Amino acid sequence: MLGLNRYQSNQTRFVVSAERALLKARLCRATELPRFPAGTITSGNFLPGIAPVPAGRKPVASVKTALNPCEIDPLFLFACQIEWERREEPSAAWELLAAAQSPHADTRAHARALLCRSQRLGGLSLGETSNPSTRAKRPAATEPSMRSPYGLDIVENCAQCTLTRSHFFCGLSHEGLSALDQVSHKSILPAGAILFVEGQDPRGMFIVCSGRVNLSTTSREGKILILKTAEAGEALGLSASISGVGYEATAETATPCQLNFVDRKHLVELMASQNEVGVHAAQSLSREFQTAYRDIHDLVLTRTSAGKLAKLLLSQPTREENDCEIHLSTPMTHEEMAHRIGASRETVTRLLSDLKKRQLIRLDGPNMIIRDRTALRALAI
Amino acid sequence: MLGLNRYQSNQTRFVVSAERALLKARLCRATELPRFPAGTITSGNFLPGIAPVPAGRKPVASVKTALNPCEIDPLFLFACQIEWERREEPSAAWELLAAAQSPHADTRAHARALLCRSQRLGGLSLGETSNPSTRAKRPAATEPSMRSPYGLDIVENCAQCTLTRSHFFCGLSHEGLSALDQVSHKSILPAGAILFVEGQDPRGMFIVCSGRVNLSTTSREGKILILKTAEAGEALGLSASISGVGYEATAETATPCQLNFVDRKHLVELMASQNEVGVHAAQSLSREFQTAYRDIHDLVLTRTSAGKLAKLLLSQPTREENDCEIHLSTPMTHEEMAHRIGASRETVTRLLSDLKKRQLIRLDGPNMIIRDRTALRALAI
DNA sequence: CGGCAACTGCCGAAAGCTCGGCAGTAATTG
DNA sequence: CAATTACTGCCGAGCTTTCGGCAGTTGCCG
Repeated sequence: MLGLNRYQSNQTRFVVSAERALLKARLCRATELPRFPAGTITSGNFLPGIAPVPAGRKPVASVKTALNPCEIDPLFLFACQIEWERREEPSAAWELLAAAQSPHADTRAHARALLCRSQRLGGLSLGETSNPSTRAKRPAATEPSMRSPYGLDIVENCAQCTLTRSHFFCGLSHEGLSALDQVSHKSILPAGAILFVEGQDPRGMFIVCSGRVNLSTTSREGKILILKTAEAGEALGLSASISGVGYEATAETATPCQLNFVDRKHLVELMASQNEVGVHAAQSLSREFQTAYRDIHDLVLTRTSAGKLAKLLLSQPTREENDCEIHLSTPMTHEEMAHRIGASRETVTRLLSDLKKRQLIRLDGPNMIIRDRTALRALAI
Repeated sequence: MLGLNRYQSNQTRFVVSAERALLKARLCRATELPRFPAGTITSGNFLPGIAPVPAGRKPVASVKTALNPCEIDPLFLFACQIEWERREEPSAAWELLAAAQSPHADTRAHARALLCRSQRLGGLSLGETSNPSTRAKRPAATEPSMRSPYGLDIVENCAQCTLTRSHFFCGLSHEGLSALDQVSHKSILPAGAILFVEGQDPRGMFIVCSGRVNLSTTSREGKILILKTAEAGEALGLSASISGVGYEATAETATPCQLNFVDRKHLVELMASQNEVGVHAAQSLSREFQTAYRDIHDLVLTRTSAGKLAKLLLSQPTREENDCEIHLSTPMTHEEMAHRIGASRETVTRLLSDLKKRQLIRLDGPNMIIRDRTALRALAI
């Protein structure tokens, strides 16, 4: 954590050091990076060369293990961004993208912060890069049913999809579904794939057919805030695709996911031709908007982090309830919780141990169990 | 500030005291409150009995000046809410609504917090209550042109409206405009009118034709956060009207405003029949959604309040720029700034005096002038 | 089975913010 | 002109959170 987290207003110093770092990095990187054509579009299959890795495994030889096991010098990343901005050097951008999925938290954060600031991301497609993320190491990151590539039921035709409910974005009539089917591309992605990055020019929207996708945003200092976790039936990047002003957040799959990609152009046409698509888009956006406002309310107006943490725990999906105890279905690390409530890991750890001491929660291995829901709710003010 | 701000989990104590407070309040209130029929709909004219007061004046004899000049016992308000919840006593609700516009900050905050928690607000219409708010005292709270009731150009027909731009919600085709015109009600409101309260069942949406409307939300402790200021052409309560789950914020006019009310039922019909209405609604929602996400980003991820304040100052509408100095067009009190960035007035005061000391800003009477924009931007990280 | 990486738990120091109050000032009102 | 009301400025105490680091534990992988 040397630098980049602390610079206030003297960026000039950094540009100079960045050139040095770039030189250094070029020297120590013997292998040439593989280059990918910019502008490829997400579809079902993956790029050759980077095979999708099942969740829970590490790739045998990742691109960047040639350098260091995990951490990447933030100066090098900064240099990459400059290189990319100035000379449109694709390898620099790919370096950033790879670092954005690094297992090392600081490296990930720095890379994402730099990516957000980058203006040139328009044509790059990010869907296929597939390093397993940190979360993939957790055992519970797979979906219950286990049949096809990642244990997902494959849906080939929206019109025969059994996953839709009426409140889904794709809860359309039969004609609407077949029209949607014609312009959409299904794809299955492993956990840890980045669908789009904050600030990137919108290419289109994704409908989550199954799995979970985290939406996050990053400050320039590298602090991450996980805004929400999209579940099946939700539309990702819908607002950006409609308004066309850059994705509002970074989307990364948290589990293996089946997604349905709709190009922006086709979405606009669809909305113009099929009336119900526009209505459904407005309804989806309304719901997202309301949850966003509730999030603002909770995140900003709750005075202490204890309240935010209690709110987070109470809003978490629960699995079963026997004898008044509530089991949370998805275990989170302390760091992830911290990212969700906008606090530091330290604070979360302390608060959780405090809660444990006060018998409000209990740990059963990696799973958390709420013992006293009312007390927790009282804490959440 | 006795109680209600401090209670953690022992609400029972409060219910008891509230009964006492209610009794006390009933005794000291000699006059009977005027009763209004529930369910009246906002339109151009005001209710008889409560004449709209021009901005900058105080009403001669307000309803609650019989009690105290400004502050109302929070216990009394709490009792009012209970009364309203349990017995649907309309006077109790009106008491809360009046207190929500009280000049006293704590009283206002408490009343609004209670209103948010109230479940029964479905049928009440709030548009016509018209105490001048705190802000109305400021001299600059009027719009430039000065012709009709509050110096606003009156628009009688949407189809001939000269205010629309293409990116407005009402930037529709001629047919769309005339369809909109048939189902909408124009109204002119003074500054300080409450259009709707957070959590209230949505009655419909408002289109801002001219003027400015503040959207705010309140925590249970009474802390206020001003989420945004809607300008001409924006739609208020659109998402709530579409999804039907309760207004996401409280809307209060900051200046005299001309508004266009569209009932929820009509809005839904309009969206179903006129394709472009759905598209425009989706576009409006997209924009609002994006700004909401940017707000989350700024409010949560900016580490210090200084950064948030700098961001706020930079995002403020500016009036003129001569010799590198930027004049802010609308003066804000420190408290209002604090409400916008989710901090306390104390912090804002200290930060502003610090900025003044460092020559980044300058005060010219009530107006603020930015002297060093780049330094401010550096501060905003 | 050993190594490694990630996660958890903890500590002191320091920063930043809020609380509560008080006084001065400007503007409006009667 | 006097009173009132809101706004501003300031102080110290106290609380919460973060920073930076270190050690122990767990689980995965070679």
